[in-house]
Amino acid sequence: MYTIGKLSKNTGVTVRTLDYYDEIGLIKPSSKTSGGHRLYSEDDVMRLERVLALKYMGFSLEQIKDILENSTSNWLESIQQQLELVKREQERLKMLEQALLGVSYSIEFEGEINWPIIFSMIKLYQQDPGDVLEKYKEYLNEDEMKKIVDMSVENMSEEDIQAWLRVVGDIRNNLHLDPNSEKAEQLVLSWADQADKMFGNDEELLGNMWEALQNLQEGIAFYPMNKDVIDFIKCVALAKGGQTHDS
Amino acid sequence: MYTIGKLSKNTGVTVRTLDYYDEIGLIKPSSKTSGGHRLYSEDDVMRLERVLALKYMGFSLEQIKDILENSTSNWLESIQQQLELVKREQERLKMLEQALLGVSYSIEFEGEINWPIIFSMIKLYQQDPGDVLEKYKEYLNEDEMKKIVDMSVENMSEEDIQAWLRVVGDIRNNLHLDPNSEKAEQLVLSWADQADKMFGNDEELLGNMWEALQNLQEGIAFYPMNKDVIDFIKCVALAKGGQTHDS
DNA sequence: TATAAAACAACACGTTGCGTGTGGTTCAAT
DNA sequence: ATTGAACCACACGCAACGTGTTGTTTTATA
Repeated sequence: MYTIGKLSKNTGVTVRTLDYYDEIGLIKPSSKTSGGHRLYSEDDVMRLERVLALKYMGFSLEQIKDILENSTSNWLESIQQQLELVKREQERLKMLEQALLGVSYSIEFEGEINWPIIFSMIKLYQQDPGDVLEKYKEYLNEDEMKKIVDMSVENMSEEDIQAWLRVVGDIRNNLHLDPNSEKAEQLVLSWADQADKMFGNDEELLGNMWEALQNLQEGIAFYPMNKDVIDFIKCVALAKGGQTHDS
Repeated sequence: MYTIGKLSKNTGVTVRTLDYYDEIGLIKPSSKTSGGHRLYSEDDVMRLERVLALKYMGFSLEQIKDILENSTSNWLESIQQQLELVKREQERLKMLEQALLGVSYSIEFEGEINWPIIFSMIKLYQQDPGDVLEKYKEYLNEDEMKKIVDMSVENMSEEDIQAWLRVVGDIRNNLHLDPNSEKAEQLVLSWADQADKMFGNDEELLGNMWEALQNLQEGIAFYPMNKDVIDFIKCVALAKGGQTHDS
């Protein structure tokens, strides 16, 4: 027989919690002293342990009461419902993590809060990515849209993301460079390399994407490229001679 | 200028929620009619959108108020704290999923609730797995313990889990068979194959594990093997002749 | 055995982010 | 001018306790 304090110490559950479980009829002490102090038996301890196990599994106290009371209740079903719930929650968190990562990248790059980009990020991972890429429909066909969606942060390797952020970031930090300079050319070449690597040899896609970027100049696809970067790349390409291999 | 109802319809946020946001000073309408009806400006709508974005990212309304009010607040830090939080929560859910899976398997196999097994499952994924395998310390050395922990459900392939559950389950469902029968021998052979596959060719580990199982007869490691299964395997092995290749 | 200290019971209020009313007021359309 | 819809303000409720407060019982010490 344990007093509520001893039980609390043994199980790590606070007295208030045991108080509450008594109050809602989840764990009622099987006896009391003449003075009214609660005494918990070994059976009560067992019940508490079961309650804690079920709580860990994510059931509500109401559900736990139901499960422990109704021996007719279908355990397997309850567990598997929880499993489904946990899986869905994991999916949600994965999306959330990607969105947060995206926002984090965006803040690092912009140096300030770019709300439209943040909204796009969230939408992108929240529901229909097609919605976010709406604006590109004019320039890209179905297949190309799909390809880009599949290629979004979600499915790119961490290295590719880093590399892409780096090459674009390098350009953004050096927009003041003379388009004729050696350095500028090198930056653009690095960028072209990475673009090639990521978009493969699909010249048509690259072309359409380039056109879309030139006209829309900002957006979630190909983030963090923006108008300035595009203009810079164009300038450098032009400076290098009429023959541009980018557009 | 939107009335609260229009704003609600446009954004999908309930009137009560906007009510609440007004109440806690998160989004105060920038003007009111002479009669006291709230009127929301475009700026208010923008603020609402930001609030929703931050809410999606998992911040509390209190934090959101802070973030939006104090432009001095460190965005990057906030976001990355959230990221950490989300990652930790994902870890927790992974563990929880494994525990639930384990419990699910256990119910399917026992046909009833085996609380000790459930407790073991939870402990196994909750903290120190060494604790759960305490009893085996007598029979297995450090390296072997580590090997088994690494091999627990968490890191086994889904196929191996299924196969293991199947071969052991097959035996549990056929404990009534004559140990001399063809079927019995086949069952035990299948079991031995899978055991070999999973524990490699580490004969010593297999031997010690077998000894531990014989003496402890129940537990979380090698679940769902139990006393009955072990006895059956021993019987069949003996029936086949003095030469057992299992022990 | 008397008394002080510790533990306990019972009650109440606070927390988060709203849902769900209720009664009275204001707006928009007829 | 009237009526129905929209609106405001207020209040209670939820889950699972945390954090007191006051008064009683138990336990330890003198």
